Amino acid sequence: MKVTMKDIATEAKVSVATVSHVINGTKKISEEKYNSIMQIIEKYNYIPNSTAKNLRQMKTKTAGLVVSSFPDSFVTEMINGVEARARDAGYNLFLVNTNEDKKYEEETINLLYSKMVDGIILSPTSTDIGYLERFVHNGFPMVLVNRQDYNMKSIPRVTGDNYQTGYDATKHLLQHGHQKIGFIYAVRHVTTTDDRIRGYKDALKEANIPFNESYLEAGYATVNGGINAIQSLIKRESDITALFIQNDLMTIGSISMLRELNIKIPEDIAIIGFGDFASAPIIEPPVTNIVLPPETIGKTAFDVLLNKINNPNYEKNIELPPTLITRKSCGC
Amino acid sequence: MKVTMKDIATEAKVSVATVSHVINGTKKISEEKYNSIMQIIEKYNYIPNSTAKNLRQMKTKTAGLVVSSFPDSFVTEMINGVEARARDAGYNLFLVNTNEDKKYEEETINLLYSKMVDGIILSPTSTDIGYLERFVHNGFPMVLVNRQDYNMKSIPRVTGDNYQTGYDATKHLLQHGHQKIGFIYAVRHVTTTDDRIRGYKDALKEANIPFNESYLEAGYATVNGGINAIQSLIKRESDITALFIQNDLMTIGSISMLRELNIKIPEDIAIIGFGDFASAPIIEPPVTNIVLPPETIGKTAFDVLLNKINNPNYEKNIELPPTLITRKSCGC
DNA sequence: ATACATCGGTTAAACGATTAACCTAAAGGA
DNA sequence: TCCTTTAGGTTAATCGTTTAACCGATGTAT
Repeated sequence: MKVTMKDIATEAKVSVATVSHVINGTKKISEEKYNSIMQIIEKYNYIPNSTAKNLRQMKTKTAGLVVSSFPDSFVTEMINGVEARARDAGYNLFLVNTNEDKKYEEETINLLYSKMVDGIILSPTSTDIGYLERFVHNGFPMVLVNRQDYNMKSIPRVTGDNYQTGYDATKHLLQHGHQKIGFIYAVRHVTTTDDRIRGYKDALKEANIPFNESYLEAGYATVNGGINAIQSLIKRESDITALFIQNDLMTIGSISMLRELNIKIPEDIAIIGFGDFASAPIIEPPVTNIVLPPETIGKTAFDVLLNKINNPNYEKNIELPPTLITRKSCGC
Repeated sequence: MKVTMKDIATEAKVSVATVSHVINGTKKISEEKYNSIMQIIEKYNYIPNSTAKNLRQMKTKTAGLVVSSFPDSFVTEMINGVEARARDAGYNLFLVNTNEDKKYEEETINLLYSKMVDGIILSPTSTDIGYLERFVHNGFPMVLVNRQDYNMKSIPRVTGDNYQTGYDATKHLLQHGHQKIGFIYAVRHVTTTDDRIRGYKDALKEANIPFNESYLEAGYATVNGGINAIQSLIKRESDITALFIQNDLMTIGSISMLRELNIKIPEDIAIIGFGDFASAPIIEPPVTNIVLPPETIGKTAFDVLLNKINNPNYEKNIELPPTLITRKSCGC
């Protein structure tokens, strides 16, 4: 049914080796045979089977991108960055969303490995990724993106500087007189959150303000997650005067709930969100965000992976600095 | 270096066939050998090479998802839907963004085909996809998603009802007295746009209002694209009283530009956008959108593909109806 | 005249699994 | 006792390529 190289060879009355050489330009072939083979290839629309090629050559020009959540705009743009670079490099990308499911993440890595991807870019679900050790040990190219794990020093990482992100946002609010600053996040025990919390704490400490665990609030990374987080946080800590929210959808949900509660932004509560989502400038009030460059992170991650693939000894960690985009919602 | 089935077999003093049977449960193996083999597998963290398996079995449990643009929220959610179903079915997904590049689209299809994906979900860049004929002819499972091509009857499609979308949105504006309705879109000659324009035209005709080509405006599917579109449209047709905008980012850009021009929404210009993006309810005024369900479209597309993979004769086209989510921006 | 490249191919062994067909020994049935 | 199953494995072909090694003929330098 499906036409193979052998079919082409038979019809052209040459060996499959010759056909292969014609296709790959690996050996000089007489013009006569070259033309005849090419013509037959055209005639049948023959497309070589890469799986066979990959098996033989032990590489696939394929990479895996494993993210832990999805319709968050930061992750989307990051994916876009990885995809863009992959395309330029002639790589195909397996995209998998683990949905913060650690077990599924491990299965996925195994599966992608078994599919012989040349490497994997992973945004891990937890900091408990010791299971990657054996892949590292095998020389399997991986890079951590966005999130990382401080124990796995052996895997290159490309992230934003989340500590600085937490520090800068908090400092900015402190400078404008806020002392009771709520912190709304989606997932704990990932470095994106934990590092920002460290930055938050250090900024507080510098200002001699005691850290209050009760000002932290968790929620799902969705609009409703933001709504619920506000409800429970405000009920518990009604004297909060500022919020630092770690995700665009939660920020949107929070704003909507604050309005419903008749709490004015920024007069009653100032807000700093995370990530420069498209609608931020046109929301009333326009939303101040601290941002890390997701597309650059994605692109860089792929570049690093490519380097790691081509040179197993490549070692480089990249941490990109945050930028504060000041608008009205933080009251300055 | 890398441990293969042969290594396991050698160490267990059995044939590779036995190891394979143990792994796949394809034959009864004595408990003694079973345990010994399993133990060796564990010891070496042996992961079977799927590429070899795929080659032998001529299937990969892998599908391609080829979209034409990206950080648009509609596409993102659609991808999410496909990904979710793929995961449930134990499939991996190649994600490729063609960036509206038709030639690259064709190359991509070829490449994915050569990588032996079991099928492809495609959101084509144009309606000129005759090149797919040979794949169809080969019995290669494909489904068109979101966009389609009326000439390729042989490929199942899962889309929104874009004609109805254009019709309903226009009708709604007409019913509220608007006669000069601008139409901002990103790409022409794709059915999403063309069908909506047909619906727009038909609604106008029904109301005995002549169609004015000059009310249509193209732009890039970005915030800036929306900004530019408004500038050029308003300069050209200053008497427009309503807008129907085909994309979330362009809607956001448009709103921002209209504000800058001091044009009030909805008093001076009413707006209906497309797609229920997260921030729509909290923008001032909250944005009325006509929506098609992107995640459902994505999920359904994968379901159809799976059916097509398992039964080559499967034929089904699915068209999902739009819903109008009325908020303040259209003035009702 | 001798040795040596070069040209244009071919042969056959990989790559790492799966799986139909075969084999042997022991058990079961009549 | 003899024939047939069955249980538990093995052999070897196969999937569709790539590629090192080989080969014969022709040209070229010494």
